[in-house]
Amino acid sequence: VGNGSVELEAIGKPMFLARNGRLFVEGEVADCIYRVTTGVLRICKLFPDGRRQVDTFAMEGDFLGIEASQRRGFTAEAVTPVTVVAFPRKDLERLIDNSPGVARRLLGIALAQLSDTHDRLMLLGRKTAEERLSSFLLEMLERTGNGKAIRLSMSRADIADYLGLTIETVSRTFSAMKQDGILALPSAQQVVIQDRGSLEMMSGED
Amino acid sequence: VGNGSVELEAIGKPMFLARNGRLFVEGEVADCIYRVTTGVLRICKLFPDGRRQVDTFAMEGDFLGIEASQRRGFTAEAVTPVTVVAFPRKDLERLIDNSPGVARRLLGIALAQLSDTHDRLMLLGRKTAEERLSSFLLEMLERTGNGKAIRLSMSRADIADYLGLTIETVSRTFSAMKQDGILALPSAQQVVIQDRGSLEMMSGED
DNA sequence: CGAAACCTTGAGCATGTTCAAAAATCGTGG
DNA sequence: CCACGATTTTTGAACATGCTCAAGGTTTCG
Repeated sequence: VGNGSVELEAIGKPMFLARNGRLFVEGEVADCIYRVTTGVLRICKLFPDGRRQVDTFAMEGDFLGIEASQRRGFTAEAVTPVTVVAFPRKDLERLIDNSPGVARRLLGIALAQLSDTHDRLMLLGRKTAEERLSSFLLEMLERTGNGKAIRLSMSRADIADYLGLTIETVSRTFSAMKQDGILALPSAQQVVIQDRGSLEMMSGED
Repeated sequence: VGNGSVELEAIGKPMFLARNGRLFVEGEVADCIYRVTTGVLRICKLFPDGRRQVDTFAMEGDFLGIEASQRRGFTAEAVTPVTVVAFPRKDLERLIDNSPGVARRLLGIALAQLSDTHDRLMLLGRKTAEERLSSFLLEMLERTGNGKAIRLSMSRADIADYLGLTIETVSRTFSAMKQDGILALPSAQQVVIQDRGSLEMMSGED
């Protein structure tokens, strides 16, 4: 077909992972890349003193574990029960050299991840707590929402470490938005967006 | 040769840029990628309200302008007078399909940038001002230093926007490090590292 | 039903920001 | 070469945003 889909799928191996299970850990040899079939993972880095940064949440259809070096630069943990397809690096390298479609596709995936990560630099470097949470909710709305409601599969701690905030600030910002009628919180995991316009204004995007 | 070097160089066109000149601007059509021959550029994003995030400094040998989309996601400005080699996207795409070496190399470049950017997420999301400046100085020492001294070609404002701080905090942190005998500042642009060990301790890297 | 984990709220605090001004540096022209 | 203005950097003082510490409430799950 040219885009390498058929060749790629042929080398994939399905895998399961329980909640909080680890797909890979920082420092390990990176022998696979993965695509998420179902569930959500957090990709994160840890400080020796316990500080944590969640780089991204990998969700249905997302690729993860593509690395520059031979070793893992971060850890991947299951936020929910997870199913992934694993593509062994060895097979992949062979495909890259034989099928320009696969190389292009991988490059495209890497560049899309690079673009997303750059947006997050702006968020972490220059946005306020309110802007960060607004951006996060809009991102989740886009990725998983039905337009109005979001089911957050990750904890407040995960969100805090994703946004460079504390659990308390995340919680307080949620409460403030609820107070202002921007959203409703039927439960801690369920968010109903009531005023998307305000959320977009508050997200600080141009 | 297989790594695509010869093919790649053949399509490159040299270009010059004066101090503060713009190589490309956010929103423009992305028709080229570039490699820096001499000088330093800042790759940054701007908010409508003037807030700025410097994503990276591109220096000798670095590639920049590789984008997922057809449009520029950021702006590239010359911090010093700059010489680059421009590789037209059209020619590049052709090379990718014909030479697996070029595809591999581009993928490698993109993945290296992704890895660097992920380290910066940790810096912006979780590090203190002192840790940020220490990390920055160590990075500069590695990229341009002779082991002890660094010549900073960028302003305090550029450094602040790179580290997600204000000019004042950057300046104050420099002063504190000078006070503590970690470094000397013969001029604002010249930094002499006097205690690399402490700097590494303070950078918060594991 | 009870324990554990998670989430929310409150009060005081700290880091880094803002606003302001002084000091140093740089470029330019007399 | 020095004087001048412009720009950049440094320093100071007050302030604010988000953090820490602490307690109470809620959900989850065995």
